Amino acid sequence: MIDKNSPIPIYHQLEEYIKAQIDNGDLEPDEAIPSERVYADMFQISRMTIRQALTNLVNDGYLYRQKGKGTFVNKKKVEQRLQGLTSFTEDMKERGFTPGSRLVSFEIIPSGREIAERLKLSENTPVYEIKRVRLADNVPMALETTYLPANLVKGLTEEIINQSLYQYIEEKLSLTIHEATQQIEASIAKEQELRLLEIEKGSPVLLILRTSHLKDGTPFEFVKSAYRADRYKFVHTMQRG
Amino acid sequence: MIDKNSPIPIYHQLEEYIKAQIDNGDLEPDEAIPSERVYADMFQISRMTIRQALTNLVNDGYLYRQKGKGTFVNKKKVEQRLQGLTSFTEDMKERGFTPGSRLVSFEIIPSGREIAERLKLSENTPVYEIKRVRLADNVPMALETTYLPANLVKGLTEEIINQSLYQYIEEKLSLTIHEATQQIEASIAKEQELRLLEIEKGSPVLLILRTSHLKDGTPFEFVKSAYRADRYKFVHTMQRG
DNA sequence: CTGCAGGGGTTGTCTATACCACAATAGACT
DNA sequence: AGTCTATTGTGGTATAGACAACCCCTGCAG
Repeated sequence: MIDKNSPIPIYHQLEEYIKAQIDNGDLEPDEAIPSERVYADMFQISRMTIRQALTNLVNDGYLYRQKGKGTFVNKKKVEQRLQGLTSFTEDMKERGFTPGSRLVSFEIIPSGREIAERLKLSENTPVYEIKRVRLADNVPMALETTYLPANLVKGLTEEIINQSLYQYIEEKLSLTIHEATQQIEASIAKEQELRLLEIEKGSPVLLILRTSHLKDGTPFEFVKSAYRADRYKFVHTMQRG
Repeated sequence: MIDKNSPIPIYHQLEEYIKAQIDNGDLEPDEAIPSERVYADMFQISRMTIRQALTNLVNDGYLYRQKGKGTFVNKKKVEQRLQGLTSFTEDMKERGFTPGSRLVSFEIIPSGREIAERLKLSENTPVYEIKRVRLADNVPMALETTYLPANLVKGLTEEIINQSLYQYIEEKLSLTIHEATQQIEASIAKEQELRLLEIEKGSPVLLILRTSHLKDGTPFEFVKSAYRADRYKFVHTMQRG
């Protein structure tokens, strides 16, 4: 387990050992790991060396300490990673749901005032409008409407949408999202949302309006989503420095 | 310079000392700082203690090490504000409103299950509960409830709250927010919210639950805010890679 | 002149120990 | 039943010393 004669530092071996235990479930989130003195006894290693390993794991977010109580396993990094620039599909997978999708409408329309403004186009420029009901474990989760400038995203078909729109955009068109601005608001579900999300009149929805930009600042996507408030919470982590 | 009898840990004193030297230009980027043994001699402190201070500064990005050569000052890290993580007061000023506040209640209560979990405390640990109606141009904008561990944030008074809670926390207690997790959901206003926010029954509210952490990961603040959906939208920008 | 061995300086790893501050518990005392 | 106290266990801070790995420069040998 721990090889004192290895050229690999002991503290590093211990880190890998503990990380492996976390990954394969021997240690579960919020479970206390053995105390520093126990580890020291167990492997016949100085406590300071144990602390060096644990301190690194704490800094990496795998563990957290509580004075007088012990050292505990943190939630998986995926769960606490900042989230927002992912697609609905990725988002749902991370939350443990099986994502699904039902196409409501797909057409090219002239951009109205709001869409033109969001995508920095002149009015009446052709844009794709893709309206989909997003499912999680086959239950409606959100009504999502995507707007894409037709001159930027060419040759879109229903097949592509049903497969992976993002994959098409990133791989085939080699457009990469660099930055996105989101606006989040609370509202009461409108008539169409009530019907498609299968919720009752007066139910609250979480509206997320996202504008995605390329590296040069060009907006290339505007997405308007109405999430069922009873099933969806937006989670976000921010850091300073 | 370094006070061995101070209750403040020596390594922390040394961190502050070095940070100050970097900030005021006594130490310049890519300049080597004194070696660990020199510091140890200079302050009559064990080398391991010096290392603890330097390791923290390396993790924080102030310094970098090169084996066999020395420890060097890093380039200034851009002081960037937490996006979407400003205080209500700053937020409202940016939006062009005059912020205000009305204290609803202020007491020390034993932490319930949810609060204990959010602040990683054991249940029934004393916490401050501060409930305020937040005003923008003298109109209710949000009902905000703040929970702070009483053992961490000591000596809180109504005066402090009415002036600047954050200033008190950052300057007087020298606690700095390093990271925060927000959870955003939509809901229908509850009875108390209806009354205090002066909105009608069935009105939607945007709930923002924020947990703020110190650099070591200790949660030190949990804030539950209910914003009037007709007046407030949460805006946020994200970047990739 | 070039090349290489060595010495002295630096960070990296590790030990063994000590005491402190905090948390939880068990037990004795109201 | 409630309350205080002592004990035990935990992580937090700090010490003094040792050797390893690495970098750089200097002086010596070729």
